[in-house]
Amino acid sequence: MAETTRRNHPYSGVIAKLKQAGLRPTRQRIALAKLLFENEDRHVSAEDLHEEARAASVSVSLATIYNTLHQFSELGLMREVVVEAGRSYFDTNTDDHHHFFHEHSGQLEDIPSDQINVAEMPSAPPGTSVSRVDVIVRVSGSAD
Amino acid sequence: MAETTRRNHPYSGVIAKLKQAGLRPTRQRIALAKLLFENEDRHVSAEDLHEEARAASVSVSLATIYNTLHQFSELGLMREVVVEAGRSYFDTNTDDHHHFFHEHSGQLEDIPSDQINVAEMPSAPPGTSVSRVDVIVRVSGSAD
DNA sequence: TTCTCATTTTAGAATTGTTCTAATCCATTG
DNA sequence: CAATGGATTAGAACAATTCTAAAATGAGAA
Repeated sequence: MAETTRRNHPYSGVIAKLKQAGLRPTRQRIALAKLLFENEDRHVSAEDLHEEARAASVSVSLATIYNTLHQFSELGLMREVVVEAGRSYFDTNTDDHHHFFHEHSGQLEDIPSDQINVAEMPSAPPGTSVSRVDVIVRVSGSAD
Repeated sequence: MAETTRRNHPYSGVIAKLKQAGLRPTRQRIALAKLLFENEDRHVSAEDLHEEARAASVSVSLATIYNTLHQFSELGLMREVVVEAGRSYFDTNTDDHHHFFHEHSGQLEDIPSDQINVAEMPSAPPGTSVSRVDVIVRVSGSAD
C-alpha cells in the first residue's frame, strides 16, 4: 500500500531532464523534480517543498532540499526570486516574466511577459554585464 | 572632552523632520537621522548603520537600529530594498528610482529614474492596488 | 522645577532561514 | 559484486532579525 503507486510514471521525463542537466538521478532528486515539474508552475520556499515531500511520504532532508533547489536554479531548471528579507522563493517557471508580490499574504504571482515591458534599459556600469532584470510589483489588498 | 562637540549643529533640520513624521525626537533617533540624512544618499544595512554609529561614538543598540530603520521606512523617510535572501538594505533616497545590484560585491547602486522606464504596467490583481514597483538590474563583474 | 506616564531604548534571549560538517549512503563503472 | 566518488543526512553552527521584560527618558501637567 506504499509501493504500488510508484509504478505509474513509467519513466517520466524527469530522469532524462536530470541527466541532461548533468545531475545524477538519485531517489531524492527524482522525487523533488517530480513534485516541482510535473505540476503547474509555482513558487515554493525550501520549507514548502520540504513539507510537500513529507506529505508525499518522500523522505528528504532539508539540507538536500536546499542543495537541490540551488542546483536546479544554477542549471536553469528553475529560478530564485527574492522578495522579502529572510525568505527565498524558487520559481519553476523559467520563461521570461516578472512578479506580483502580495504584501499581506506573502504570495507571489506571475506577470506574463507580454503584460509588462521595461523600456530604455540603462547600460550596465563599466566592467559589468547584466545577468538578469527582476521587476517586482508589490500590491496590497484593498482592505488593508 | 566628550560633551563639547555637541554644540555644533544649532538645531539641525532632523528634529523638525522627526516631529513632522510624528516621531519623538529622542537622542538615538536624532543621531541616526543625522547620520542617514545629513550625508549623501546611500544604502545601508542595519549592521552598517550600527557600525557607523559606533564610529561616531553614538551608543545605540542594534534593536533600536532595526526599530528606527523600520519606522523611517514606514513613514516614507527612507525605503527598504531587498536583493538577497537574508539581508536588507535601507535606501535614504526616496525619489522614484531603481537599482543595479552588483552580484559579486553585494553593492547596490541607484539607477536614475530617467534612465529606465517601465512601460505597459499590468493592472493589479482584483482587490489589490500597487504599492510600489521595484526593478533590480543584477549585474556581474565581467571578470567573474 | 518636579512628578507622572506613555513612549523608547536596551541587553540578551529567542527565532528564523540557511549553510556547514563529517559520517554514511548509494549510483555508476569496471 | 566491489570500488569509488558524488549525494544525502542529522545535527551543529551561523547570520540576520525579532522578541521580551526591565530600565531609561521625553513631554506635559502641576
